[in-house]
Amino acid sequence: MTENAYHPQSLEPAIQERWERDGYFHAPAHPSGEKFYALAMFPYPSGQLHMGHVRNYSIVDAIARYQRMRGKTVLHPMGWDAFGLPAENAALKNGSAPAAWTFSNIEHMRGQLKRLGLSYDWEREIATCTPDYYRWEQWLFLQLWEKGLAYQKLSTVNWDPVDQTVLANEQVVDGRGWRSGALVERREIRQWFLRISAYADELLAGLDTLQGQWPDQVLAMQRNWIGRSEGAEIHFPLADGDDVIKVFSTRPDTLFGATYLAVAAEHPLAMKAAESDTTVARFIERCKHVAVSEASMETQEKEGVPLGIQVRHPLTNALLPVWTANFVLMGYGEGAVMSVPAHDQRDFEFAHKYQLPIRIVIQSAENSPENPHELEAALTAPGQLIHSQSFTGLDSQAAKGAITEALVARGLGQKTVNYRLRDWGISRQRYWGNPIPMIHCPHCGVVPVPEKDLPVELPTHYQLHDPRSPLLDDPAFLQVDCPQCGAAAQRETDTMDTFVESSWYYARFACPDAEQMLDARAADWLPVDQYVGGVEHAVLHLLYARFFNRLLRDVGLLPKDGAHDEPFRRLLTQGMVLKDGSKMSKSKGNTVDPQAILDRYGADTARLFILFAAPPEQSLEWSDSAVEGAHRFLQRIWRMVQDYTGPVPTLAQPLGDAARDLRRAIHQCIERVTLNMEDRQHFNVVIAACMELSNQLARAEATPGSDEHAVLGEGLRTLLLLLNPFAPHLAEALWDKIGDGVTILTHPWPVADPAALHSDTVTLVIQINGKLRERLDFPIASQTKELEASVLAHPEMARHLQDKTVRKVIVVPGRLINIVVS
RNA sequence: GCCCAAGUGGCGAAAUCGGUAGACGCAAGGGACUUAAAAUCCCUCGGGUUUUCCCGUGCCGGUUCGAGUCCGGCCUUGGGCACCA
Repeated sequence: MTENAYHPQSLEPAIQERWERDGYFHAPAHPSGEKFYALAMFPYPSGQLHMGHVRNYSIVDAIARYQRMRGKTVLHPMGWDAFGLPAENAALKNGSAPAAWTFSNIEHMRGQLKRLGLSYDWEREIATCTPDYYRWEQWLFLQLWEKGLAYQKLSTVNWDPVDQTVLANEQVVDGRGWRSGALVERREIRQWFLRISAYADELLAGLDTLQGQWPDQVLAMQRNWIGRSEGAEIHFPLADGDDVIKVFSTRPDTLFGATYLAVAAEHPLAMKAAESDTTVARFIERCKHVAVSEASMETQEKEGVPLGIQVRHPLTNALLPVWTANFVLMGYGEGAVMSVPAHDQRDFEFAHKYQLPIRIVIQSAENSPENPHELEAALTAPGQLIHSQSFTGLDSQAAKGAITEALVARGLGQKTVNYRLRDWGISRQRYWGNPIPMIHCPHCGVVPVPEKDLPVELPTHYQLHDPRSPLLDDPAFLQVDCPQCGAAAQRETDTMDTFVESSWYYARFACPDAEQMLDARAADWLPVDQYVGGVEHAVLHLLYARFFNRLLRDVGLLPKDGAHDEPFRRLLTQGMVLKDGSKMSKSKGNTVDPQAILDRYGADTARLFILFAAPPEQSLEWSDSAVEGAHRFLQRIWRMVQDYTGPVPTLAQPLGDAARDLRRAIHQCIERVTLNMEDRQHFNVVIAACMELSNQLARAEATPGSDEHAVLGEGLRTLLLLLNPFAPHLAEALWDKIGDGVTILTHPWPVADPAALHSDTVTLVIQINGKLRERLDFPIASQTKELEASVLAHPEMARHLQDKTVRKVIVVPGRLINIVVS
């Protein structure tokens, strides 16, 4: 073993020490020149880094380091999504306090991240479970309460009757509590909600501005989740009394085909009917029961019972019966639908089952039976209206507008838009989370904690014995004087969903020490230029963060200039890390511990492999031998640079042929790498191009003093610059030897020299009828006509062309010539 | 059922606009060096033929001088949503 062999285990910590000492990764308070904010979705401090983390952070670090070399002022922070259930579970399992457990995990994982050599500005580190962070979230909650964007309503939870606690969905296993094994009950309790629905339209429209910057898949998922549908609200007056039943329909053109109404089991009219009708009461009871087991929901048969009441059709005044049915959702629209069996498949099936009338009112080209008994399925296509009074003859599109207008004229309806998106329930009946800053007073009702009393600190001294929140039993936390009347009152004990913390942390990173939620630094650094994380957050986290960014704007913390509406300009969703074809997980026992890879090969090998094995958005198959391959490549680079003797010479002009070809390869590599760093971010191709170049450099006949030796020097330096984002420790150590004395971290990214790319000749592929036959060289400046003539006259072509008639010659400049013969 | 991706060697994958299919790497086989091994270096590596062609990018058609790439129709896999009126 020679003293200058490649030893990442000692080399990497030494380089990391240098980076830390020189403070290269500290971002200034305000960016100077062009800024670039690179961010990975921050981790939950579970205790150990896994390969998914390594992949995520290697991608972002490569981008951050690349952007620094492009001369940008880079912000690249890291923090901890530190509230949440696992800390409570761990506390119950081994008696640790959630806070202590969390902070010790953070300690360990921070060490692992540092060992990976990720270029974070550690001075901006945030842990969301510290009062310095969550107090601002409480502050924002008070602003939202003022604006009516935070409110309380009844909502269903899973209740464990043995442990006397609310369970999260993932704590319910086969309908039973995960710990007690007791059958879970559903309970309605008052919970806190944020009115994200008020931003539905804006969140939907904002997606258009992200087109091309976010994966189409994520945009599509968010669009579906918001689920906007246009239609009409239609009022059906009750036959007895003054009341109306409101329904929502996307097909007001089929209004004359409505033959009955159906309301949800929880609908007030159904509840009222149940008081005097035992059949209805029993049906409602059964609906509640079935809803408990979610599996049966999917296969559930469509069922219903008549309520014994009638409504009048808003345009014909015909009497229609009202049913309650198990497929009508109380939470969507008005909890009631008009049923048009002829033109809606679900209504069709229901009408058949209960012998309800079917009226055909739309005729379409493909299918136009006039007799309802001929129908085998609902006619859902748009078409021309029939049997629809004065609207007969209109097409569906026109009829939607005309019928809606007629309803408006009678005061029995209006054009309206409905969303699938529901308001965000943020209440958690858990201990380890951010306390909701509200007080319940027996006289004043719900009263906000005064701003001066923030933060409501979460006590951290409890020893947990069962899953019940200790806040419920702690008078020191619970008892408080009402801020309004001074009477004895109680604190809210619900804490916030941890998605709330992750909805604004990216903004806090810009000003982690601000004495308000955000200060002017946030506007300077936002939006995040490149965000990277798992596709599992495609909807919830990414939608909530988009919502919160607009809330921050609307309480005046971010500019209303249009440029700060969206939090994340560009999004990359990285694929999973697989082993033996399935996701790495402890339960499957197929995990690879990043620590073991670091110990054995070092951070550069781990990072290089994980970026080389697949494009970042695709899933990645772990391969021990491919890791070896990545390590071999780094060793080869190490040796090539060590073997490069003498100072790097300057290039002689003009160069010999071999040196010129080598230099062209170097600059073609720069072009190819740069393109992939910017546009497609296919780092696997970038690394492949570097490997290709290293192979070419290794083959060079470079005796010291020759042209090629000088070009080899240029090639090796270029290679180190191109590899720096992926193997930064090795690149820096070797740069010490053959670089220019200035740190490689901020060295300008190489630019391809047009003179080096130039060639006097071009090799064209010659095809006959589209099939490859020859490769021939031609002068670079040849005109199409000249090329055509010289290829047909070329001696190599004679045997391909004999006994053939040339019909056509296609010349694609710089690429190929296709000779069409017969 | 609806929406969105993706199907290329033994394996991971390349191939900006329609223009040389399989770059780069892994595995495998052969060779050099070595007492030997490791390491390193060189050669081969889609299939069929054996000296020049034929076939080949999930399947069937189409457009084109030319299709992995575009169009139509299927099949398979993965992901999302799912009684949304």
